[in-house]
Formats: sequence, structure tokens, C-alpha cells
Amino acid sequence: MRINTKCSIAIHSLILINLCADTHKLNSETIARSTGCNPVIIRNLFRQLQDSGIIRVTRGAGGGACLNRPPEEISILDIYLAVEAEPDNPVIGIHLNPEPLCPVGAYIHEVLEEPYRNIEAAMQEEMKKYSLHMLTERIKRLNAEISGQ
Amino acid sequence: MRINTKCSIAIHSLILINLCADTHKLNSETIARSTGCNPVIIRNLFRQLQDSGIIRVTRGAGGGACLNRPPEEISILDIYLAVEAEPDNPVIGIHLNPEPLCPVGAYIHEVLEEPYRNIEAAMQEEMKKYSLHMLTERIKRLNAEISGQ
DNA sequence: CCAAATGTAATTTAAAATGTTACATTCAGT
DNA sequence: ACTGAATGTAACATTTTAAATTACATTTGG
Repeated sequence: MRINTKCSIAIHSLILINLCADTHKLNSETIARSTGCNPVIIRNLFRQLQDSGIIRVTRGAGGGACLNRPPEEISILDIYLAVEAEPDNPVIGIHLNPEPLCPVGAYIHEVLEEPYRNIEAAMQEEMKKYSLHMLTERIKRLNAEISGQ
Repeated sequence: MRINTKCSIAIHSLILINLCADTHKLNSETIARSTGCNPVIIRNLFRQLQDSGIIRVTRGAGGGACLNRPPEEISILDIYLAVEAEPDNPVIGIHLNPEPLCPVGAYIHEVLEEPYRNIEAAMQEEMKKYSLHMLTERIKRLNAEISGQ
């Protein structure tokens, strides 16, 4: 596994928040139970998602998270960038200590820079195609199928 | 960092092997020095690259690795698959223990499966575009520029 | 004021990547 | 056949990263 599970946990959380958008806010405790991870992890996600303008979080009694813009305008890429992006955190790692006196070692970083950048860009381009709205609708449909039988 | 450095180390090794293709084989000791990592790591890479038909490795005195097919026919994708591919090792991880009684938790894996597959495919499609030949030529050019001045 | 919630620092735990050691095996050259 | 140079690989150690946990300060609705 290469990209850690934070992105998937964030998507899961946002679908939950979106499903409950009309009725109530969701707190970190509830989301932690549904995702199977720790409330503190969720609260850290909250902060990152809020910093990126995806959700609004309110503290205190009755507080929690709700969407800050329409689910049609939140893509997997938005979520990925909110949650994974530290400045310059490439998908493919490069070994740190190549021998600078070797003709390959001296330039390997420079040579890999462009291909790796394009590979990452291709991935991100595909991530744009999926919105929170689409994912939420699929969840609704799957649940309807089961209960309809 | 998400995809570990093995892929970059493998590319580095293969450029070295390609540069020396006419004169001699390269052993794990030499490559380890150039890449700045351990000979055992390189020998494990050798095995994976050999299993994928990218190199041939010979044991014993004077042994080492050489290319098994033309560098034009070895892409970053070939190298990536040789080195990273364990059966079903997706780029993006999914959290393991969502609550199965929750309408989202029950279907989150199913819903993410297609987007994640397509994201991975987009990445691999881009990886196909870069051959070992191209990368080696770039290394040669960068070295020529410096010594030409 | 109280209870319920987030914010966040500090620590611990667990998992994964990487490095190291050791030794068996292979093979070219003599 | 012997020797030395190389890979193959298992076992273990170390380092790094992710994730969970604990603790407590802060905020806020009622």
C-alpha cells in the first residue's frame, strides 16, 4: 500500500456527512465508529478538510462537520489534495543518497523529475472525474437495492 | 512518500547496466555504491527484474546483470510492475475495518473499487511512455554538456 | 455554569521499509 | 579439483512512518 488510508477515510467521512446533510451535523465520535478508526484521526482530518474549504466544523455542544460547498463540486482530487498534500510530496519516492561522482547518480534526480511529475499529473487528472455527489449516489443505490428485495 | 524508492533504485540500476552494456556486466556491489543502498537490496531487485525478463543475472566470478531485451522495449511501467507488483497492491490504500452495519461502511470498498482502479490505470498508462532508452540518452546528454564546457 | 464537542500536543504502539550479517550456492579461470 | 568472486536468501536489527491512545485546553449551545 503506497498512498495511506487517510484519503479513503476522508471520502468515507464526507459521504456520511453528505447523507446526513439535511438532518444533522456529524461528530468525530460517530464517524470514527463508522470508519473503524480513532476520533482523533477524524478530528485531524476535519482540520485539513476545513483548511481546504471542503467542510465547516463547529465546536461545542451539538457541533460537528457539514459540507461547505455542493457535493457536485467536491472531487476525489480535492479530497486527496486536502488530506495528502504536504508541499512536494510525490507519489513515487526517489532514493536519497545516490553517489554524486557517478554519471548516473549525479543526474538521476534530474532525469526522473519530469516523468514522475507527469505520472502524478495523470493520476490527478483521473481523480478529478469523480465527485462526492457521484459516490454518494452509488452508496444510496446499493442500499436501495438490498432493502428493495 | 507513497511508492517506495525501489522503483527509482531499479531505474537507476538499469541505466547503469545499459550504459555498460557493451563492455561488462555490473555486480550488486558496484550498483549498491552508485545508488547509495545495500548490495542485498540490489540482489533482491535483480531477482525481481530477472523474473520479469528484464535482465539476465549470472552467478560466480565475473558474474552480474545485463539487459535481456533492447532498452527501447523496457518502460518505466515494466520496471514498476517488476518491482512493486505483488498481487493486488493498489496505489491508494483503503481503511480495513469500516463498520459493516453502517450504510456507508457496508459499501465503501465496493464504491471506491472502480475509481481507484481507473486512477491506477491512468498512472500506468503514463508510465508506458518512458523507455529505459530515453532515460539513458538523457543521462548521456547531461554528462556530455558538463564535460563539453 | 455545565455538558458536549473540537483542537492539539505528547506519547505509545504497530507496521513497513530498509539495512546488516551470515552463509550456502554457483561458476569462471587456472 | 581448487579457489575466489559473485549471486541467493534467510534471519535479524534498525529506522521510519502510520495509526492509536491519552490527556487536557478550548469553545459553544442551552
